[in-house]
Amino acid sequence: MAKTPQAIRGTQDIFGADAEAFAFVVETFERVRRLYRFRRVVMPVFEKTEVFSRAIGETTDVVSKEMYSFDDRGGESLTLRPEFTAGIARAFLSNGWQQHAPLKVATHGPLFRYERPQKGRYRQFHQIDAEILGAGEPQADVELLAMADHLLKELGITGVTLHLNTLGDGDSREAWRAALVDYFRAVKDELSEDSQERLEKNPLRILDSKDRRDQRFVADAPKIDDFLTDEAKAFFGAVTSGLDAAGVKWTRAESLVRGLDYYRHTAFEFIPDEGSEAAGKLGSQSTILGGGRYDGLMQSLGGAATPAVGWAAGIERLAMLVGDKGEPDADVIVVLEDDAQMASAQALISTIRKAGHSAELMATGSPRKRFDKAVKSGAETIVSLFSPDDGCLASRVRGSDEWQARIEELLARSRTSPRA
RNA sequence: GCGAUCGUAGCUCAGUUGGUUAGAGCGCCGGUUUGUGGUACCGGAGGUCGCGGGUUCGAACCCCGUCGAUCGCCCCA
Repeated sequence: MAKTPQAIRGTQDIFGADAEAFAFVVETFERVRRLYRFRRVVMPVFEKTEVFSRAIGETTDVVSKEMYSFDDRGGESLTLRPEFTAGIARAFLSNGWQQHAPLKVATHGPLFRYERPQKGRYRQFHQIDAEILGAGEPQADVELLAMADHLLKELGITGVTLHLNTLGDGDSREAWRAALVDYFRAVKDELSEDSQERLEKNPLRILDSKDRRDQRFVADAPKIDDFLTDEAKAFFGAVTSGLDAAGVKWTRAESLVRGLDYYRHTAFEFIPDEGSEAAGKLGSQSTILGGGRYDGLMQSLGGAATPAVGWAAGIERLAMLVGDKGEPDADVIVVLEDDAQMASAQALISTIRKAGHSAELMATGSPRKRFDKAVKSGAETIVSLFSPDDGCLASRVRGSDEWQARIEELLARSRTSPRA
C-alpha cells in the first residue's frame, strides 16, 4: 500500500471541540468588531517579499529567519504572510484607501512563520486583526484597546491584563536605544550569551530577558521616560486617561518592547496574570493579543507619512482560554427501524431541518443498534419510525411534551407534502 | 538553530530483570433480548511494536542512526 503523506510540521487539523472553540473566537470577534464599526477586509495570503522585509525590518527574526519565501514561475520572490499589518498597509497605499481615512478595518485568517512548533505556537497559525489607518490621535489607540478589552470579556477570558508602554516617537526611540546600547555594552561580558547577541541585533529585548545575569542590570538601565519628548509624553498621557475613562484596566510595563521595527508610541500586550489559570493553559507562551502604533510604516513602503494603530491576537491561543465549547447535540434524531420506511424518514428529516431544527438520521448499521446510537448521541428528542404488521408507517417520539407535539405536527406535514 | 522527553490497534494506554501466539478500555462490525426499550450481554475484525542498522540463541524492551511528535530556549500571536 502506498504511504500516506504526513501533514506539514507545525500545521494543525483542527476538529471537534477545538474547532468549535476556534469558531467561537472568530464569531465573537466578528460580532464585536461590528459594534465598533470596523469594516471587514479580506487580504491576500501572500505578497511580494519586499512588502514584509521593508515594513517589518530586515534584521527582525520574523524577516531574517521565519518567512516562507519562494520564487514564483515568473522569478518573483513572494512570501506567505507572517502578519497582517504590512499587507494591509500595502493595500491602503495601492488602493487609495486614504480617501476613507480614518479607516477602521478588521480581518482574520492564517499566517505563516517558520518556527519550531510548541504549545500555542504553530507554523501555520491564525489571527484576528484590527487596524485603524490614518488616525494619529490618541483616541484611536483608546478605541482600539477598548475593543480588544471588550472582546476578551465577550470571550469570557479572565486573568489577563493589558500591559502598556510607550516607545515615544522615532527620535525618542532611537535615543533610548542608543543609551541602552551604551549602558549594556559597558557590562557586556557579564551578560548572558543571548543578550550579548541581542546587544547588536535587538538591544531593547535585553530588558525582558528571563536570565538572572541580565536582570541584575535591568533595574538601573536607562528608562524610556527620560527620553520622551513633551509631545510623546502628552500622547501617552492622553491614551492612559482615555483608557481609564473607558473603563479599561491596564498596567504600565516599562520594559515592554515589541519585536518589529515599525512600532512607535503606544505598544501593548494582553498577558495572563502570573499563576492564573490562563497562564497555565498557555504553556510558555504569554502574549495572547499584541500590537501598537506604527506611524513610520507607510513611509517604509514608499507612501506618505500615515499614522496608524493596530493589534492582532492568536486565535489558537484565545481558543485555549475560552473553555470547552463542545459540539451541540442534535435537536432531533430520527431512527429508522425499518428500512422499508426510508422515504418517509427522508421526508421527515427534511421537514424538520427546514423548520429550523438540527436533525440527524440514524439509518445505517444493524437496525437494533440505531436506537442505541441515538440515545448515546445525547439528543433529547428521538423519533423512531417502524412498520407495524399492516406495513403502514408508525412512529414513536421520546422527548418532552412540547417536542412530541412539534414532531407530530412536522410528521403530518411531511406526509402531506413530501417535497416540502 | 539549541535542549529534554516520547513513538505499541482508529483513539487512550498496559506490557515485569530481554524469553512461547503482544494485551485492556473506548470506538467499529456482527449477534442476543419477542421488546415503548436500551446507553445491557456475547462475539469478531483490526498491530511490519515509527523506520533502518547493531548486540544476542532470542529484542516492543539494550545500543547507534534516522524520521516524527510533545514540551522548553530563542522569538513571537
